[in-house]
Amino acid sequence: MVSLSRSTAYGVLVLAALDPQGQEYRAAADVSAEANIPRPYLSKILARLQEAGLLEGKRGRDGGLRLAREAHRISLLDVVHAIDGEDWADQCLLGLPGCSGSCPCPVHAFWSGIKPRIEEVLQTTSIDRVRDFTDAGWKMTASGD
Amino acid sequence: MVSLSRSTAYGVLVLAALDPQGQEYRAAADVSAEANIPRPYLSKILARLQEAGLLEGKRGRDGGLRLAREAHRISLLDVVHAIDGEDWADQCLLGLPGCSGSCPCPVHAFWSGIKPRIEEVLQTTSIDRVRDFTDAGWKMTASGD
DNA sequence: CTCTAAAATGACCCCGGGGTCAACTTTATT
DNA sequence: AATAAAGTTGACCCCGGGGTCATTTTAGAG
Repeated sequence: MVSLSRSTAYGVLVLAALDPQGQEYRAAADVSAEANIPRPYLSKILARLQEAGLLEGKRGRDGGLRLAREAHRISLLDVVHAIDGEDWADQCLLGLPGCSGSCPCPVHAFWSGIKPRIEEVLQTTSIDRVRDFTDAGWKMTASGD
Repeated sequence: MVSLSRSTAYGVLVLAALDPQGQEYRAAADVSAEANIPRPYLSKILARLQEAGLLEGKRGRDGGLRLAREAHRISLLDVVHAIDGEDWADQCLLGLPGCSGSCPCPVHAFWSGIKPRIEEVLQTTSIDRVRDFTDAGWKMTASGD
């Protein structure tokens, strides 16, 4: 299957559910409910987002989650890097070990052209774009297709 | 990680290792050695390739494997379908359940544009293109990058 | 008919991603 | 200090993809 990990998708939804200004805290339980993410699993994702400096968690009473910077300054690529890792697209499409720039497989050249375009879209699409989207009534459900 | 499955990559290598005319049989053990594919695992891949009508296996003495049709008439997309399945790219890049054409996520439009291009490249790249490539001295190794 | 070289088959193991649980730590309030 | 509300942490389970093994089936040759 050609797609990013589910965790990354969750990460995007989580960030999109927070105050785009990065000011107010919002309860994790709240986010969990809204984005339809299993609550305990959410924490794992939060950990990675915090490691990557995209998110701040405040413990204790009146604590919660908030963006580390404004939503329009966080890109989807930031999230991909934080969760799927920096090497999310190191391999070419066929993923043949031994395939590289110096020794390209038949689809390598094509992939070398496509990959930067995908990366660019992820780079230039920010979290608040997703926010607009979820605000428009979209809901993450199991049977969407 | 954004890539096709390893099995699909193996499938491509296997087909590329056979007689492009689809005439002569070649021993599976032979293919296994050349393509650096664990021999027992090879059989699983063979099964799917045969189901999909891309490959013929002949048992017994002097048996072996051969293409069901000429190499230039087998595309990478055929292999992807045979092994990863028809739905290898049903989901959009983020893979959000609930994201669809009628209710697109923010990267959906972009992905709808890219996906056909990927499919087209896979469709128009045939097995013998890969053959040329492996013949040129490329070898599947664990530490290629 | 039997021996043997080949592919095919089914059961099994391993590991990482996704998901769950129960404890723990922090901190504002009283 | 005690408490309650919050996030955090580590251990655990489940499942599918990748990979291995032993066995079975097939077909040519003597």
